[in-house]
Amino acid sequence: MRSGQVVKPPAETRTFTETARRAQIIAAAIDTIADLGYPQASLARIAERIGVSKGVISYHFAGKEELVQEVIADVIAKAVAYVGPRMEAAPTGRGKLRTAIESNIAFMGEYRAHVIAFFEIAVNTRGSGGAPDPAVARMLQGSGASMRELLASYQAAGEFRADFDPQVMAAAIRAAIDSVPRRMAVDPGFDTGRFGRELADLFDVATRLA
Amino acid sequence: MRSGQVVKPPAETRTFTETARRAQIIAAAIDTIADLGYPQASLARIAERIGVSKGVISYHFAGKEELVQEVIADVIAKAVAYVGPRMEAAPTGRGKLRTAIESNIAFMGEYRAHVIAFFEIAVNTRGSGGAPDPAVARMLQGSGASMRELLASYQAAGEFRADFDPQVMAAAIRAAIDSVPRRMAVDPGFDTGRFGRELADLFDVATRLA
Amino acid sequence: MRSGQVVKPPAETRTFTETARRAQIIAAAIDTIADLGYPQASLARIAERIGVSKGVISYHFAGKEELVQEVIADVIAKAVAYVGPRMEAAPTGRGKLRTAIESNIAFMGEYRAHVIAFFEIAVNTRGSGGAPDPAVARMLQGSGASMRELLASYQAAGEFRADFDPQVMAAAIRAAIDSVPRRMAVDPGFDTGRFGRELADLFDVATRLA
Amino acid sequence: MRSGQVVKPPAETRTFTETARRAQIIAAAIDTIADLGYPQASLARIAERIGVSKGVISYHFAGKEELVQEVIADVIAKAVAYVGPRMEAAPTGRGKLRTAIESNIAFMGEYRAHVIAFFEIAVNTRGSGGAPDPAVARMLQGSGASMRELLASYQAAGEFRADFDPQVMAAAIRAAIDSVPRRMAVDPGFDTGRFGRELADLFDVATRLA
DNA sequence: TATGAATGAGCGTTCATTCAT
DNA sequence: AATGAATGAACGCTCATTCAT
Repeated sequence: MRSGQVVKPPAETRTFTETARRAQIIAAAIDTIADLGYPQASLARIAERIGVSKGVISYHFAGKEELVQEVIADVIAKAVAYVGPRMEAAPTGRGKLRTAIESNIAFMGEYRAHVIAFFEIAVNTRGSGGAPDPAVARMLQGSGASMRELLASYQAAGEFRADFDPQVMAAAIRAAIDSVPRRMAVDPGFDTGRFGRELADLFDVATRLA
Repeated sequence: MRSGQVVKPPAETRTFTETARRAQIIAAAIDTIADLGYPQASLARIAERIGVSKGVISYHFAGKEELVQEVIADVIAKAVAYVGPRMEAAPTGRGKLRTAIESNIAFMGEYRAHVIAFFEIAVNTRGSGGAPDPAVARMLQGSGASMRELLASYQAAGEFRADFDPQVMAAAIRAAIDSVPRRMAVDPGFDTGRFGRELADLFDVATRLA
Repeated sequence: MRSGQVVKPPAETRTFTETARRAQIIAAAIDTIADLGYPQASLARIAERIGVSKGVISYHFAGKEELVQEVIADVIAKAVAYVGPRMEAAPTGRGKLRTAIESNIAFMGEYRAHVIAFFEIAVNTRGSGGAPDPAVARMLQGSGASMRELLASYQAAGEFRADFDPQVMAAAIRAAIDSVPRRMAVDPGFDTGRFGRELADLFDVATRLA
Repeated sequence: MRSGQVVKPPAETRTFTETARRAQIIAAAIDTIADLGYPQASLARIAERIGVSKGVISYHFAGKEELVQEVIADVIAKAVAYVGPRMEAAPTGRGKLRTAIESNIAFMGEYRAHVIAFFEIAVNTRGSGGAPDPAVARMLQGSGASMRELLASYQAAGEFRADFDPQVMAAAIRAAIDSVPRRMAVDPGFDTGRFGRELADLFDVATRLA
């Protein structure tokens, strides 16, 4: 039914059942990728986890690529829903920076599988020529950019010391945050709460006025 | 000639031609992995880059795994040769920290393909949910550990401020350094020299005495 | 569907189509092995005989090994179904010996390809210098042992002459029987019926009381 | 030098060195086939056993097939040299039969590797269409035929009982003899001397006058 | 004479995809 | 809406063979 269609069907036309199946498949994909790594996460393996035939996935998604896109979108949506309100609730620049670091890392601790899957995808999917997946790239660049803007605006407002490059500081902060999934994977006892607080302390020192 | 042999032949027995071919294949593997990503870097693709049949690789290497090991060894050897002397030349703790950051990043700028390939391998060769390739893991843990020791020893000596956790600080520094390959891949105009200096400044501020 | 599964699916869950395909593939494997010999019987060649892609075999069987096991099981099942009732119907020791020889050889004449394939597998699937495939070994040892027991028990009962070694006699009988497939392969006009009767006569003379 | 030649060089043109090398390679092929089985006996593995490159084999033999032919010829020559004189020394028909059985089996015990290799080849090499190797076939048929002639002629002379079919009796005897290599392979402690005597006894009973 | 080097075909296997039912 | 079936390309690997040196 789906096959032969050039444009993908608008989301509005989806039945309730279809929506539920898609969500179930996306969840299974996340768990499978997180558990086995992207290269081992074949459609057969994902379907097996739900207990359906792998044709089901082909029926609901145009291809593996669309499924992966939906996984990315799902993880991003959950991250935004988690981090967004916390950021808005923080009043000051220092508070926002601490919140950004701690809530990002807390999210990673709570959504282990989602985050590991996201980075697995980030690292394993390249378009032809080596560029990373566009949605992943947008997300990574976006979170880098908003961190830089946060730093720059409160630096301009005099809440942070003036003599650091917001771009580089943002890069360092994001890199530290994004190293967490790997640490979690390597060390099962990794304490995200403590690491988040220590990291927030560290960058508080690095950015605050003398 | 290589096939069927259980123990790998001592390097001394290698012909001039063989040594050259092995080096050429290793170089081609590095470029292919860096360009297309590890999963797309099949033996066929690597051989194609040199313009030989894929049997040539099987002839000179026991298997894909041996080739990848040689790639890792090559990158590590070049990194040690580059960073080692610079580290030894730095006198003080602050100097060593700055040197570590700047020389690591400078190396990455000069050996783009090597470093991208290394991280591609690091990220793609691992058992289910587990640690990466042993050689890679040793390298990553080693560089993390030596950074921590550098920080801890000069902190104990009173050159750095006492109130940061060397473990977390080391993690942040390594994460910032290790984010460089990805940045280079995304942004062809990325300025490693400037980024290295800025990063060194940043962590100098974060670690120096008040 | 089969791939990735650790345990093999219970036979009850098989579709009609799947059962038919499996049987067809097993039959094609038997014919291919009998015609070309085990080493030349690649999955591609077997698939070609049915006119399907070799992926079909991988779809229905976990691997070449499972297919070969099924071939062995099929041949053994057919042999047991053929020989078993005939043996039970024979009343005396002499009758049983004659029946064993003649029915085994008659089976070989009727199931030429099956038997040739079985011996091809027997001879080709074995570790270095060692025993063949376990299922094959069990079958061969089993038929040797039951022949020896037949001889020994009726020898003890006084139906056979006392002064032969049942072990060696059994070996000679089995060797004579098992030489039939090769003779059939070499000589298309080989008369199994006549050979069976003559052989039964021969060993009747060799075992009967003076 | 050899390449490009259509006809194989006459044996007379061979230098001493070449003859020695050929013999060495043939011996290595025999040992390798006997140890690992025919399918695992690649040219690389055979060459490795002597410690030369596999090109050497290609230089001295037109191809794997010629090497295998020479192996067959070597085994047959040794068998003839071993069995022939013993046969001639036996005076009577009964004596010749016993000698044929015992000397064949004794040969198998003394030339284990040669004989195992021979049967490995016999069983694994089929020309296109499934017929066995011609040289092997000739040998097997030849030994069967001479056994039949032995039986027939002394049967005609009244030394053996008249009422057995020499063809079938010969087949049974040869089958029993030819089962020895497999027994040796399976059972390292197999006693060829005893088996040969028992078998000779058995067929003495089966053939002698009442 | 012998070697090291390279080729190309074939192997069993995995997998995303297609499609009739 | 879902399934079972099948395909075809790609993978890493083995091997007999060829050939310049």
